Amino acid sequence: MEKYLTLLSNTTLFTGIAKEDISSMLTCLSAHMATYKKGEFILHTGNTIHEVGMVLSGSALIIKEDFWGNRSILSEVSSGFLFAETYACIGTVPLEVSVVASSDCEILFLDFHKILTTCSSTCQFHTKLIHNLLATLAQKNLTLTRKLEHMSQKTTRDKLLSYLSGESLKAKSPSFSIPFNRQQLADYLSVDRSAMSNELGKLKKEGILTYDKNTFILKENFHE
Amino acid sequence: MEKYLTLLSNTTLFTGIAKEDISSMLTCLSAHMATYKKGEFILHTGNTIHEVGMVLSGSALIIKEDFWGNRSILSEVSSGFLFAETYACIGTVPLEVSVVASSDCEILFLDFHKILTTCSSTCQFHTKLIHNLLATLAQKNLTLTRKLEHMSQKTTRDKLLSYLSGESLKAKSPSFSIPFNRQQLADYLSVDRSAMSNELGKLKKEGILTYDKNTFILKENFHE
DNA sequence: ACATTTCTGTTGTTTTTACAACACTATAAA
DNA sequence: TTTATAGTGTTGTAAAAACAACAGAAATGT
Repeated sequence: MEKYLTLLSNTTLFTGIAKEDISSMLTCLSAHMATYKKGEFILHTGNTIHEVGMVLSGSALIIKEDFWGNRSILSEVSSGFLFAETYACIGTVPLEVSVVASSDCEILFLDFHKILTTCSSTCQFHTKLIHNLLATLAQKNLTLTRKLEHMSQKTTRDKLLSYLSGESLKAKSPSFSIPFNRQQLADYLSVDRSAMSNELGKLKKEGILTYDKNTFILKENFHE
Repeated sequence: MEKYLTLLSNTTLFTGIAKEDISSMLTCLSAHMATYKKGEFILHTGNTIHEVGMVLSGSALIIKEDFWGNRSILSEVSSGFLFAETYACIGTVPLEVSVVASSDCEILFLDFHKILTTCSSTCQFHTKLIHNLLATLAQKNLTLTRKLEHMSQKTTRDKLLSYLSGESLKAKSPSFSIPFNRQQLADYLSVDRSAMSNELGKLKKEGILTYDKNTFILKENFHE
């Protein structure tokens, strides 16, 4: 496990904790590692879990099967990132997804209860760990809320305006750059790329905004 | 504050903690109360906060203004429920929403750092409190993820199937009841009610499912 | 029992979207 | 420079959704 200390110290979960401290914490958390071959199941839908998983090497897919057995990939987890932390924190809800190795990989499991129960009263690193876990959940929460807000809009136009308005407020400026190209933005908003491009063209023509590549400028004087 | 101990003991945050223990914890958390008149701002967009808010009496609205100043109500918080916990947990991201009293109300503020830092090493209730906070965030996370999954579908039909499939898996049965009437379901999925009703009719005609009021039965033998 | 209101399904029309096909960059690679 | 290649905008068409308006069923209150 030693060889992963550098990786661990760069993860969101262990951020702010020195390598030597991480090392001793791992025993205290009864952390254990497991290896999986490509295609192997790491966690199964329906299971109730009490451990948080972290990818150390390789990567894993979060997949879901609906009532009729249609499989879909929800996301990919790469090294340093957590998975199943939501279910581990709740503790009573069975997994609604499965986790599968998308390449040979090594996974670190951390007991959720041991994360919560500080080992010694003065263990400041433990408090930091809990803080990091809370921050991770909260951050994910915020990301989901933002996306949901855009997706709740009915038309492509309104989804675009909701997203761009949010980016503008985040940047505290009517001018800002976005981290997506057109296809990625369309995927993010779950709309058709060409229809979205078309809508962007209309918005520009109507003077509501201008853009060049990934830089957008919203116009203040627009009234509905 | 004493008169709210019963209310507090029934909240998600303090669940599993006895009233007498809550009472002593409140001081330890330097909890403080504030009252607001209807329409008064409790939290302002742009502020960075380090306290979690809980409505004790009355209710509050979470509102948001977009780039052009269009206001929208995101949700209503009633007594016993938390607000702004996401921002308090992250600690560095300025509020993207405002919180306004929708009636005269009393609000309890709890310092996030004091929640994290256990007062005495053996304070088991404190651990429980942290656990409850984590569970609250995780639960919200799960709710958001589920909704986002349905909303990511492009057509009303697929949104419906995604939602109903999810409910069926949750109930572990092809037959289940939903907690929404038609209008509420349409609002939840951000689609038009009549169009949704129409789509439900088609799905029934095609033998993919049947329903009666709020009870649905999905048919196993359906292939795409 | 009756009246009233809420809920639900149905239909036709208009608007919006997805889809497909293509042209025009810009950029990188050969 | 030429040749790919990925990214973007444009257009027409078919499909789907929103909208509006209404009718019947169910629930509620009097």
